[in-house]
Amino acid sequence: MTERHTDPADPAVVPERLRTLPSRLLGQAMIHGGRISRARLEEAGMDRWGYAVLVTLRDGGPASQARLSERTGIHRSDLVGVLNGLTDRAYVEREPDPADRRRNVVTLTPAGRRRLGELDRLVDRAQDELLDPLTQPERDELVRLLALIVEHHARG
Amino acid sequence: MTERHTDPADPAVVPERLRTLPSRLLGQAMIHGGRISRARLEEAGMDRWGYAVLVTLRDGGPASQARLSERTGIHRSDLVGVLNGLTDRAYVEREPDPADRRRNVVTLTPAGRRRLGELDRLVDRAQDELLDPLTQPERDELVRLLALIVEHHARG
DNA sequence: CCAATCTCAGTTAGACTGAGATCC
DNA sequence: CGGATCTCAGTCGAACTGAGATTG
Repeated sequence: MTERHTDPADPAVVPERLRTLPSRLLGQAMIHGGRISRARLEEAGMDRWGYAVLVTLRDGGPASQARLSERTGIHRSDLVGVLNGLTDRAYVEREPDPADRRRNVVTLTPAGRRRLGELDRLVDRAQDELLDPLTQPERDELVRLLALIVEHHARG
Repeated sequence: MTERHTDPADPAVVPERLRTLPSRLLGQAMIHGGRISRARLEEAGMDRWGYAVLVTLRDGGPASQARLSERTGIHRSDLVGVLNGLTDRAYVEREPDPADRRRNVVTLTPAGRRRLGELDRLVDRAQDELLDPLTQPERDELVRLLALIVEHHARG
């Protein structure tokens, strides 16, 4: 996970060399993406960590916290608090795994699944807002290129 | 400015919905870009803030700290320490502005300009490494799309 | 005994806030 | 006086570390 609450710079006054540096562009674009996604999810009283956990449970079924941590990128320590929030609102259940009682099995509840459907729409809206100046083919291409970069550096 | 020292997740185990989410891809790509750029600059005992200041001085000439803060995105408070480091190594000079003694005028020294030439090459290498899986046209397109996003959200 | 899991307390590094001192 | 500038001390939220308790 990552996130940072920073004011993005005004590109109009940033020197060309910095403004066109890919690593810096990624950072600036991420600031906007983070701000927009966070704002949309906050409308629903949710944060990006909670959303990531719900998505991961829907996609992969019930899982231990260690596996959820791997799949979401949320640190094992921070996951504890995220799950506390989700269990408080009955979006997930957390129970000891009968097969290995070191583990908890975290399960998506029907209420969590319904909630997730609404969150999906909010997140989609956030992406639309973020990518507003791009055409659909451009959006697809951006995702493709970013995925290439991320996947390339994940190995090694 | 932004930066975050996080371990990127392994995309192989991340659910499709998260893995292809533009806002998340930006974050993951930025983590790699930040890690690589930082590593390259550290070889030269520099950080990204110091580099941003030197570039901005070369591009726009001598400037006050307030203007440097605007152009680099470095917070006015943090700029103090960055300039202390750069003046210690005689890459910049910081003197009271005779025309308005509230201000400091920060100037790039010849030594700073020479140093910056070396740093440019290191930063270029970092970008190459980050964009390694992309062809040159793809790199250009990525920069173009990111710049569109950043510029769009900087207004308003 | 060693390794994995969950949890909690505490640390770290980065961005931000507020206020004081100085000057226009 | 209001407002800008530089500086410092302190705060805040996010990510991480380490260790204890439990179980395999």
